Amino acid sequence: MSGLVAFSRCPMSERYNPSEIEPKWQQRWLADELYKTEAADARPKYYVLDFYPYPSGDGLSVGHARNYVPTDVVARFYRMRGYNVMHPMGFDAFGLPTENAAIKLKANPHVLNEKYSANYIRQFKLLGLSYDWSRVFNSSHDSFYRWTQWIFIQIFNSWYDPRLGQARPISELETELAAHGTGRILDAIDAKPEQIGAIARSVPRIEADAWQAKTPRERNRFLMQFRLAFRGESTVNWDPVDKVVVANEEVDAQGRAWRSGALVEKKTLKQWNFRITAYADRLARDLDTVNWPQKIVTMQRNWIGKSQGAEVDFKIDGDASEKIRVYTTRPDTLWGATFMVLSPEHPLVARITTPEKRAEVEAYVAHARAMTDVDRTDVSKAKTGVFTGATATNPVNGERIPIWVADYVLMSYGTGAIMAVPAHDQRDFDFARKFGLTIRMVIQPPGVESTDASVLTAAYSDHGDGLGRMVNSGPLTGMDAGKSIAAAIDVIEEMKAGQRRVNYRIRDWLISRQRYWGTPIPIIHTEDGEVTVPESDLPVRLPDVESYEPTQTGESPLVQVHDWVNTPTGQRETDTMATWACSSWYYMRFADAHNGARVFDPKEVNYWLPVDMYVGGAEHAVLHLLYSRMWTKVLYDLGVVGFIEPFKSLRNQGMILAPEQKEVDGRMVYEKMSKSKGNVITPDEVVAEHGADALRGYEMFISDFSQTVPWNTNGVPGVRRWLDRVWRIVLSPMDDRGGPATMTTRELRRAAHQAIQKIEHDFDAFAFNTAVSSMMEFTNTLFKARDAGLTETPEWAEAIDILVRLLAPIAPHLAEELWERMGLPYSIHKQTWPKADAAAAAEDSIEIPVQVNGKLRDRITVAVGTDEETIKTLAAQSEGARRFVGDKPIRQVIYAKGRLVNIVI
RNA sequence: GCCCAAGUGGCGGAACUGGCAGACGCGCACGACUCAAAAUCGUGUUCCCUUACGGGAGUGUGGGUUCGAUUCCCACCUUGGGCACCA
Repeated sequence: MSGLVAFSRCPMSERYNPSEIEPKWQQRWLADELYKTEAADARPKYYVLDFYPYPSGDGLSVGHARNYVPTDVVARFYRMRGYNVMHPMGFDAFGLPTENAAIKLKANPHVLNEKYSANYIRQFKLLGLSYDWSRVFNSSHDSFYRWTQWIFIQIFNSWYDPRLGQARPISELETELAAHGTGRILDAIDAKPEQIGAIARSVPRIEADAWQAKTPRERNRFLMQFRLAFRGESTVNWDPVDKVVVANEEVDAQGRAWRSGALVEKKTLKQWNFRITAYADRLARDLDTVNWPQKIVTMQRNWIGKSQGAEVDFKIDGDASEKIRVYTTRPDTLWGATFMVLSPEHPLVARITTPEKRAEVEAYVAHARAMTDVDRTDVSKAKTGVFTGATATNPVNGERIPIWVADYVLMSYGTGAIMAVPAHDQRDFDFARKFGLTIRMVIQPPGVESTDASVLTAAYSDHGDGLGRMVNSGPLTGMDAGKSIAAAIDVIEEMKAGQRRVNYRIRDWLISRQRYWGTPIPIIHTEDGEVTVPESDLPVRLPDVESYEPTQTGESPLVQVHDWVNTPTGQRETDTMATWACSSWYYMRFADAHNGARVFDPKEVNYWLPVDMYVGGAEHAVLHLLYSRMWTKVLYDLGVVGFIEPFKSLRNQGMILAPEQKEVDGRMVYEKMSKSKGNVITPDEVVAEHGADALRGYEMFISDFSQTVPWNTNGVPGVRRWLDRVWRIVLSPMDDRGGPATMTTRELRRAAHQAIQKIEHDFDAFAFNTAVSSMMEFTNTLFKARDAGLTETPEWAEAIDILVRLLAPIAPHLAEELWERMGLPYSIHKQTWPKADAAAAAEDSIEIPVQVNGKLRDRITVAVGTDEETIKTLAAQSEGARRFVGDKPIRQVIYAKGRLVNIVI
């Protein structure tokens, strides 16, 4: 009975119930196509994109939402600010995770993929994400991959002209070869050494008649050395767990494969590659034009690894027909080269080794071959090597120097041979010490009197800072080390002993995979060699197969589908493309997602691209993000697109770890969320309990966007409480009154307009956590304003209007519901962002801390615009200051404008 | 080994360009409401001394520059990431 009395006396307002309002609005938005991208108009465009996910059977965790919620907030924020926004989503559906799941579950990957991506879409909708679903696609559907194949064909039919520094149709190369042979192209590379990767290094100098004499098969083979997509034999990384080759970019420093974690093995196989080395220079250079995290830019620069130096030829004593060519970044130290080292794989090793050394050298080479790459390149291991018995002549001083073989020289970098300068290279120094070889100083370090290498306890390298003076170096002697490199190249070129060269660490990008679940490579092996499938026959569809298991021979399961493999003109290529191919252009397809007649309408792609804001994990630093840049540049060169970089701005979100610490190797650590560890928190469970808006709010509030952070299960309820307060202060401000408070309408208005300024600034800076906290502060201010009795004022109405608009990007469902209940027309998400009134936001008075000798002793409040002298006087008179100054003389009074006063005694 | 980032209360974190350290939230404590609980509202919450007023210390460690340092400089420690015989 008492309960009844209480009820009638104090009617409860309807409570905030996200599970009721969220599905309601989600359905309405979807039915109205509220977030459908509009056609180009007078507004500026904004393309905000997430790294498109591969749909896994585990679905999304709250960690994944860390990516998708902020981009959604940005998309909504830009819409309200009057931009024409494209915010799409699709699926990177091909690839090993789905295929491995299919093998394990004995299911069809097509079926799994549809099921998994449907679940992702359900979860995305659950989070209230404002994707334009009319543009969704799946990279494993032939409506998409036929265009991946089309681009492959364009790249296959292109070569890189070092004279223009860009890709051209291969037909134009054929014309040139018929008229001039390879001479002009090779000359161009000599003249522009940074173009070293434009064509294969194996291309010989041939005349036009030699080209004309070639059979079609020979010509095709020859052209493979130029094509930007080419099949070639090379040493590749074989992943024994996934039974597939992987790209260099997919192997970490420990030699482990990116996905499976298996130690890769080296195999020499014929594989499909993209000639990304042709673009090395542009890929490095154009990094200056993007707004990306410095870390990612640095990683790409390091991966490309451009270095400048010279190639120098050394004559082999007693063998006039062969020379050893070395690459060095320090040609100025050539006078200090006291021996040479060949890589064990170097083709000249067998030829130059003297009979008495043959057995020893062969044993060493065999031993080196047997070692794993990881063991071989272990920097902590002592240097090993053997003398070949042969000597070479140092071209600049005519000295005879011994030629050694050692595994610290890699065949895969430079020329596979080095001139060893032990005095100025630590590796050579270690080697010379161990084997008693001559060490000669050619750079005299600053502060060292002697010019004899016996004073050196380690190699001296000036690291390009130019400290030191050249000694024992013929014409270079006496020169500053800083100027010596260019001078040395001049000397070497004049002597015709070598020339300026550029080298890159990056290697060609291996794209073929011996797997079923990928885009078929549109190539047929004919009598005349590899030819592309005619564009009119695209797509080359993936046939159905009985078994998805990789074969024991390391071939794709597709080899067993004879009907598919055999065509009237030849056999189909059975390798498929790695998913990097799909992701290298998907962001362009969104501009014209369902075009069946062409890859996309250039008008659409050039309007929407480049992506204005691209958000995803940092683990793709040199994978997807490098590959995409290359494809963009190829398509630019071929006139397909009109931009040179695909992603204007890039941001990496931090990871979310499991909430509970676990003991691992004796330490307490937060682990990654993973199904196998059983510590995954799903958005589904959080939304069911607290609603999507609270989850979204917490995803933003949890930490700085880029920081890795453990999930806190108390975090979402905290945000939920805030949303509850918003609900009550907007709809029933007179409930739950607090204590008495004072606030003027001017102060309320100031708080509202300061909130606009702050939140706008924070969104632009990706500082979502402080944006949320500013909204919480503004909400707290409204409660205080309510207690001060301002709810009937126009300023109150304005403040509430501003609050709901500010809230719309973060809590779209709650904002929509409040907007409707306020009697305003649908939809809040079609409203404009509130405009801050600078005058309203301005402070009337400021509080200035007063320090004595740097310690806070008091505060004074002065009107804005009070002059410096008055402030200093007021500060000196303040009670706190007087207590500490006493009658001691004031030495100095410092006033930092509007900041603080410091009295020094 | 080299390069980069970070280190702030019990916890996540905030602090524009060298100027009030700890915003906001969580947690905790106390109080109001209630028969009671939940919810809500209010107050407090870096540590130490003090009933209080107030004072002292304090942003990984040690030093430096400065009237003033979480912020700049030097050395070191720890954690995370990247690279690793690239000639």
